[in-house]
Amino acid sequence: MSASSPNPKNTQRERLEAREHSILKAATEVFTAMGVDGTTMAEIARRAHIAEGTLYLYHKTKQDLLAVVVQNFWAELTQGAIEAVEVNAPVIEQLEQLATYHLTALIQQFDMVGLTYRARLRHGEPEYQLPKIREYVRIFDQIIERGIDRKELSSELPLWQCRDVLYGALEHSARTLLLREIPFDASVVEQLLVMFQPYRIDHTPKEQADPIETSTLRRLENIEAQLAILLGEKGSI
Amino acid sequence: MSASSPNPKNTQRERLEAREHSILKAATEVFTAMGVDGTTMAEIARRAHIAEGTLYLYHKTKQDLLAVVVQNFWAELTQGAIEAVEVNAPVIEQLEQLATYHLTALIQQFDMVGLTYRARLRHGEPEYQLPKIREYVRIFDQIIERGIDRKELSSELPLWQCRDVLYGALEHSARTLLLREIPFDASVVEQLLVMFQPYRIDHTPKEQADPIETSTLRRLENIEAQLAILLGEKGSI
DNA sequence: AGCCAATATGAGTTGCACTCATAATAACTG
DNA sequence: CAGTTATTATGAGTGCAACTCATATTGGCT
Repeated sequence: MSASSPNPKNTQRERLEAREHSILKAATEVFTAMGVDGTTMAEIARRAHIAEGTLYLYHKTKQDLLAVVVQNFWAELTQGAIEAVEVNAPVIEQLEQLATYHLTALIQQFDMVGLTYRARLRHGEPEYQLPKIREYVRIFDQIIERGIDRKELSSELPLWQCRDVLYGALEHSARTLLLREIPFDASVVEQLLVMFQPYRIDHTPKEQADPIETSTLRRLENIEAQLAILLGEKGSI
Repeated sequence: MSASSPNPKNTQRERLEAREHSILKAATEVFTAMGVDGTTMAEIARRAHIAEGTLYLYHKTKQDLLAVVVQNFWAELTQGAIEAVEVNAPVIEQLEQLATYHLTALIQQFDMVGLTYRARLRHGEPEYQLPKIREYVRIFDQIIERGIDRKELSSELPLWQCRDVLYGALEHSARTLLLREIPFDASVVEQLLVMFQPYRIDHTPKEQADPIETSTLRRLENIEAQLAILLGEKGSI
């Protein structure tokens, strides 16, 4: 319990955390740059300035290390998404904000999508759900819940289907945009928001109805007025 | 050029093709059962009843063999999709048939999705497009083209965006359905078809319009007719 | 200072993709 | 059919990379 710690990395605790952090940083760099198969534990150790054996004190296997890297990515994404969404805006705008944020993040760090697929593979189970991804997806779910609470969305909205459509579509779109070297395309998000249209509940008083109907009504009113005049004349006879 | 070939596997050509086929079969089995990392070339060779070295006469690397397995899968899927789509049906129905076929196929052989992601990784390029997948996706494109030609779909339809939404959504949906052990869910396809609604061009003569507007119009026409008569009377005066 | 527990190390082990010298087989020729 | 060449098959051998472990080092405590 020595109160003196003039320089950082002094206590054991701090040193361990610094090491853990530098390992994570090194691993993230090498995995994203070289891909899973192109990455060697030796290279990660070298970049983290530790011996190869030490790496295994922090992470049992290469798979585990990859999983930590990927989970860390999604945790950071969750942070960013929380900041990107204005909880007081209309839910449709919140969805737009989330989708836009997600798409730009994927485009900027698309390597992570591939790494995520690799991290999901666990020897036994065919598909392992990463907890940090579940947390990330909860942001979407919460927006929808909020929308239903606020009566901005119908409670009929099929939650998990919309989730799959949104995230599936954005992932594929990000791949396409990268392939075509397009930095961003807002129309992708727009297109997706149409999906929620059937479940929107409109609260704004019907200012403008269908223009055809409007003109029809006007016609009707004109005629009624003329008719009233005629009838008045006629009636006076 | 000996015309006698009483039993199969007689000529060199036939023997090579049989070997190629048994390798592909063995590789597909092992890759899907054990995953890419769980698969050894030795095991594939054993199952194909050949020596390990022989395998390398047919496929340069494990990666290459994986790519062949995956491409073969998508080629078979293309065949199935062509059969599943009735080219004379309305395009919306064709889209439904294709989406349904795709979803069921993915659910039944979801391992192939993972293998496909692995097969796409080429040492240099971050994303390598598998030709057989492009061919498969062309079926979708052709349906849309047909729809535009037949004036059943608007030419405004953003082709690649709809493609990404459809395939991205179906892939994620398949994963979810498998995870929840649901064998199939038609509402997923239904939900997706809504996306095409804005681009549909309706050719059926407007049998029933909005009931309110219909009655309004009828009322209007009656009144106009009566008014014309009245005005005619008036004009005659 | 001196002891103990926690942490670090890198040479060594193991497993697997891939190679290569050699063998077997098929095809062709007279 | 024998002889010769070209094609295809083989499995022991090589190299690389994940992972282990006996030993060394360090930091905390009295």
